Amino acid sequence: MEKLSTRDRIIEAAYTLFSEKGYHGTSTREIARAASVSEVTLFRIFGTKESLFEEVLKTKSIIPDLVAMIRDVENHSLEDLLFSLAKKFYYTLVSKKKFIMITFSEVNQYSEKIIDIYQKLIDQIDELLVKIFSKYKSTNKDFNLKIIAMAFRGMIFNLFLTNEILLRKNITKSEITHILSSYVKIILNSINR
Amino acid sequence: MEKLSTRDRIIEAAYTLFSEKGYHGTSTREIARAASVSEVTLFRIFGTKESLFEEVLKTKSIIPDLVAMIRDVENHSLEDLLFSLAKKFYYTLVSKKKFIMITFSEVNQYSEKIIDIYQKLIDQIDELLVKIFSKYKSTNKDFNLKIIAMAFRGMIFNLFLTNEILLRKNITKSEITHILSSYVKIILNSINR
DNA sequence: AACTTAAGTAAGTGATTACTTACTTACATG
DNA sequence: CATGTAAGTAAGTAATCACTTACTTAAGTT
Repeated sequence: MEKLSTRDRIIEAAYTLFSEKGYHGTSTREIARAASVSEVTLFRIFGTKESLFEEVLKTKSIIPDLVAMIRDVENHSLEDLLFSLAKKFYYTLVSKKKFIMITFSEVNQYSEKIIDIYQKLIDQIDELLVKIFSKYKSTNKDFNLKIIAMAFRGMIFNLFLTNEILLRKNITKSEITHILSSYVKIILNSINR
Repeated sequence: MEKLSTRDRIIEAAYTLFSEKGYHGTSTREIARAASVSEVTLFRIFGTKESLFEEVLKTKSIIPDLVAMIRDVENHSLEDLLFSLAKKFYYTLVSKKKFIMITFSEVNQYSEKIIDIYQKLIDQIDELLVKIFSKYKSTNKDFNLKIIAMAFRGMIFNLFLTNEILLRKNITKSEITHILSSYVKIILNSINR
């Protein structure tokens, strides 16, 4: 158990509360109490509630994790590679669940700039998948690999969304593994046939 | 252009504002102004902000639409059937975009009862798909039809989420058609092989 | 003409919000 | 020992919030 700095304790408390009750649903007094600091300290460090919010988003963003995931792809058979990617993607989402909840509840207020960042990240994931697919595919003509990539990404993200966020199901790790490996097989069937 | 009742005008205004700025981010004064009524009228009709919110959810819920979608399935070839289901699902989501945005921004505060309603709806969709699949499938052993149903539902929902909510892309109807028909082919490949 | 209904206006309630000011305490470092 | 730093306390600001009261207006309906 590390001792967190005052600043970090406030960020952690704000992160959790914003993800649970949204930006407008959380008061600064509440954040301060959850962090065991006085509200004055919160304002001394962050100035305004909004800049605290920005610091939370900056500190807790999922984007570096996903960029790392793309970078760290290993060289296996196609099936192993897709399966390990699927797991990494799923568990990255799980570990960043609170961030994703904040993203969803604040999604309408995002600027062009933030939307563009997400756009590029999604494009990168799809491009990586297409690159992997095209290295291994047998003869296929009538299938657009980019659409298969979108489908793969979509299945996994939606599995996360349904189980972890909407229904809050306690699904076992082996069930997840089974579903993800089935998803990989669905994709493989579409690439090689 | 229909003339809406005062009550309906308030519900429409609240629906839009809640979907754009969330429950806590929207004030009753704002709703009244958007509906061109006095705030007093709003409270006379709905009593509290929360019961107005409940009326909005009741009136605008996506659930009856999805139940109708399940009921109205037609008898075509497997490919046609899945394709028309995919389109109906996608465009139902699009027409209920605001409702889905409210759902997402308020998802943490849902009760067991509401979660159960969604759980049952999702189960019904998957069961319908499994029933359709199993009527048409050729010999297959190593594939769990329920997982294929989840995959299909996930691809389509995620397409909607990415294009319509996260990135707000203006994607053409023919592009959607193309992607959805590709998704159907991915699924068909997994059922018959 | 009398009455009902659906709306409005004006004013104000107490609670809560983000944020500030002024002063204090405790501790670590030179 | 003196000083700087990071925190706290107490009190209060102006604005906004959901919601209320009291009274009025306009348009049917009986």
